[in-house]
Amino acid sequence: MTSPDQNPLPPQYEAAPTEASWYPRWTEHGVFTADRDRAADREPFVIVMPPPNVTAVLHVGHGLNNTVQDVLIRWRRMAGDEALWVPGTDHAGIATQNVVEKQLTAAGQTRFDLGREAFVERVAGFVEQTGGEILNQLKAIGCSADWTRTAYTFSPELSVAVREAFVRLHEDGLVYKGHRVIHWCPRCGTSLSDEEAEFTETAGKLYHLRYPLADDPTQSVTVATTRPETMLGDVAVAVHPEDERYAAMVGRELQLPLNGVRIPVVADSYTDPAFGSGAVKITPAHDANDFEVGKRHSLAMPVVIDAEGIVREGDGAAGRVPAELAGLDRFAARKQIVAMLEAAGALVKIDAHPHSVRHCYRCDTVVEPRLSNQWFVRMQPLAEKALTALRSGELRILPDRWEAVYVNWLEGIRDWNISRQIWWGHRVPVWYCDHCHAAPIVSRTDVTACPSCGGTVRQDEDVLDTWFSSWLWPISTLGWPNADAADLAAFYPGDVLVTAPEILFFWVSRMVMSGCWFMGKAPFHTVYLHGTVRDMQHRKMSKSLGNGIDPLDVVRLYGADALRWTMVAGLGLGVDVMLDPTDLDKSFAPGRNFCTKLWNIGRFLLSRVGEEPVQPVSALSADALSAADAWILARLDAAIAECDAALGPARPANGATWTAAERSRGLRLSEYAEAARRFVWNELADWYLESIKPRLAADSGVDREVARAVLAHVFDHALRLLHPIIPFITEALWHHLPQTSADAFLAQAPWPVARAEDTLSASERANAARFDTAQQAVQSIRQVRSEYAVNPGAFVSAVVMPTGGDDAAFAALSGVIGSLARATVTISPDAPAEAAASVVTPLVTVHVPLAGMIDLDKERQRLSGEITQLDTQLTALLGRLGNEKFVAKAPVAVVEAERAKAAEWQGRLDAMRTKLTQLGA
RNA sequence: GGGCGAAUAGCUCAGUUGGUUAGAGCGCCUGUCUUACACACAGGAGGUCGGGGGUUCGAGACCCUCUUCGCCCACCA
Repeated sequence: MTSPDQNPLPPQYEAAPTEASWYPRWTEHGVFTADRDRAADREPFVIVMPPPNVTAVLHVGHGLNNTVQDVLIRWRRMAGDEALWVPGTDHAGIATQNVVEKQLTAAGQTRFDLGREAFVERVAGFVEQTGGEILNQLKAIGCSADWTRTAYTFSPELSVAVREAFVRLHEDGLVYKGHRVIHWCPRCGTSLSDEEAEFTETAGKLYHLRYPLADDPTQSVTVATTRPETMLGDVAVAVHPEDERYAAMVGRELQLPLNGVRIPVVADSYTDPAFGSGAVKITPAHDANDFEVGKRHSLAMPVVIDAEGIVREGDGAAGRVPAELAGLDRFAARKQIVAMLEAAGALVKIDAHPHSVRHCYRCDTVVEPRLSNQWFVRMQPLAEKALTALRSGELRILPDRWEAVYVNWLEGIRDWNISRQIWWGHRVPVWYCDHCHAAPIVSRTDVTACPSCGGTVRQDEDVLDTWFSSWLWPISTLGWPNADAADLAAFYPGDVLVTAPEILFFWVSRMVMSGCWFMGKAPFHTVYLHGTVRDMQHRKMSKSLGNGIDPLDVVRLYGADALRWTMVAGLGLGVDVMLDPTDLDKSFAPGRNFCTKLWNIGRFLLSRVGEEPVQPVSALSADALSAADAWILARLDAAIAECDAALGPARPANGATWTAAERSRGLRLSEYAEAARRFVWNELADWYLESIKPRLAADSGVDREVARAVLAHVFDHALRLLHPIIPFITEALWHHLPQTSADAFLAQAPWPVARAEDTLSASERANAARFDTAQQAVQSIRQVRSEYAVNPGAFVSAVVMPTGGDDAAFAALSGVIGSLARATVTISPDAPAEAAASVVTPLVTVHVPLAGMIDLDKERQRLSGEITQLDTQLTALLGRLGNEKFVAKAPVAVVEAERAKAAEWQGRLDAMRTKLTQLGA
């Protein structure tokens, strides 16, 4: 036996050196590298990492997202799948450009000072230098991605995919260029998609303006607007065709205040007669709805606000902007215009008007709707396929309530504005010839001369929305569009996509569309949407609020495993994770405590097991097992089954589509963690280890060898169960087990398989059950000790009566019960005569005679209290059993269970009443 | 304005087709430094499952309604 001083493991778990030594060993041995040849005869299991922005710094949201993926990928790797986790980064067009532009601003420059080419080079250089650091940070939290396949949305390979997608969609008739009112960010100087222009509730104002009739200034129409500055671009006032109030006005002309432009009153059912005055000013160039109205009535579309958000005369707006307003910022102009309108008597009133205003998702600037020429993808045909994938069961979303949201969005899908007026990104692969008027050339390869006239060409200035490369991620990272891409053949379609609900539309739905459109299959069968990390006030953690947690701080303080455990254990399906950024000690206590506990379990257990070889458990005869041995082996089976049930199924059983029964199962990570934790802590440590200490203390003997074998087996399997969540500490401990070979990795060790219930002998099962009885005996004695404040050091004597009579085999447990409960135990079928405290449980009745120590009154009171309680419950139970309808209608199994329960309660009640009599009540 | 979801212990949450005395973690109370672990061990308190109504032999679970939160979508100027 190894004495504690010879223990090879330090008394405190040191995360930092453990993590620093194991991660490189995994990667050096290619543990995370997927092999497409192996994928031929195993199931591949593929996750593509949501690529973080290339300039991003790891925050706790990334930590959560990637920990979840790592848990799944490590689980499947151990379960025998060919696991592939594709990592990478996103070039993040607007976001990255903004970062570099900020640097330029600090140096008093703009991107225009540099020019396009130099600017793009500068951004590329910036990315080269600082980009991708986040991937190294992911290594620090243990992520087992296949770094040999690291991808980047702006790499040459992925650029090929982007062009292919654009050109093919164009060939399919799904890409077009159109003059539309789009969301425009004046700060970023670019258009935005609907999804990129986010609503913020704003306490706005509704300005009511009076527009007089051109030929009769005594009459007027009042219109309401939230953006009075747009009145300079008004081309009409619309009223509802059936609105009698305005019937006489339709067709007449109004004169715009300030610029005197004459505009017609038109009838259009877009107008809601119940809102405001029932008359709407129409500004086609600066409002998407007005644009539609304008088209219907063939109205002009003057642009009065430019790309920087400055009021000035743009296309078709000559004579519309008074000199004193030209050049003003749109918000300054608003103030000025309101003042001028008031002076002119055209301002009727201003109402408070809370409403939603769109903001740029990158810089939060108020979005300006603006007429411009943009590229769009016609989404309806793509959306159809994405809907079919979900409805056919090819795809599922967990939690399933998000499926309705997904369907709702796809059914109401609108065309996707994919062009951006920035410089950092995939340039639109379209060329124009200035010489002849040939149609624009859409090409997979760069075009240098016009194919029609041979003249010079110029490429479209716009770049593509960054999501236009991300939406190809599951196929482009595997080699699409290369026809002979081996990875694509071996690993597509993938399995699970793990992300937050925020980007269900931005990214997830579009990936499904691109996968279905280009590959004919959805890129994954499961979308797992996890919650958001929030602080104690339920606010989302963010840099600007200053309530974030740096995962690397947590790693430094408590280790990556503690971080991972805390997040996973708190991660109910789709539930937000609450952490307190001001108290990391408390927030990460679950992970830190569990890791420490596990370390100590390992330290103790391994020192007792020693380095001598152990027998495999399968070689032990069932007769050699003690009750505790049989029990812990049974508990291990149960724990494995619970972990499997919480995690799985890994894929649809039929390989193609989810059945209704499977559809919402699995990926309950917190349940998995809890099942594993309970086994290790509450069963292995609290009961098994405690109960076999005496056996291990013996110098030799068969019994000690059996205990060593069981210990080594059970701990080995426990570490396997835990490894996906806490990879470092488990790997480190595993290598101290005598049966572990030096060149193996826990990360690649087979996932445990529970023994089938029917392979166990009846005697082994009875043996295991006996330990349950012993546990209840121990707890009962402890309860009495505590109740009567017995001196902690003192031994009490106890008479244990197992339900079901004296069990000769049970007598062997008296020593175990005694040592766990600090008692001298007698196993007897008969109650002792003398007065004693007693506890009656379903499996056992325990009497603890505490001569002179028992407060008889207190014990009588306690017993009669328990009797009253149980009697009430028994009465209710008997009432139910006496109910004819219950007996007739309830399932037989339920009725029988209730009868058995009633009998048991009756027995316990009798025992307690006998006891009470003995106490002289 | 539509749609969806939630309300269970002080806090964060489980509770799988209705069926034992509703659970876990953290927190709280009482003991204990019992040589693996005080980041621990042992014992304990705490819930009429948001209110009301209904279906059922039986409801935390199903239906209706009210209240309070949260999320998503939307062209109310």
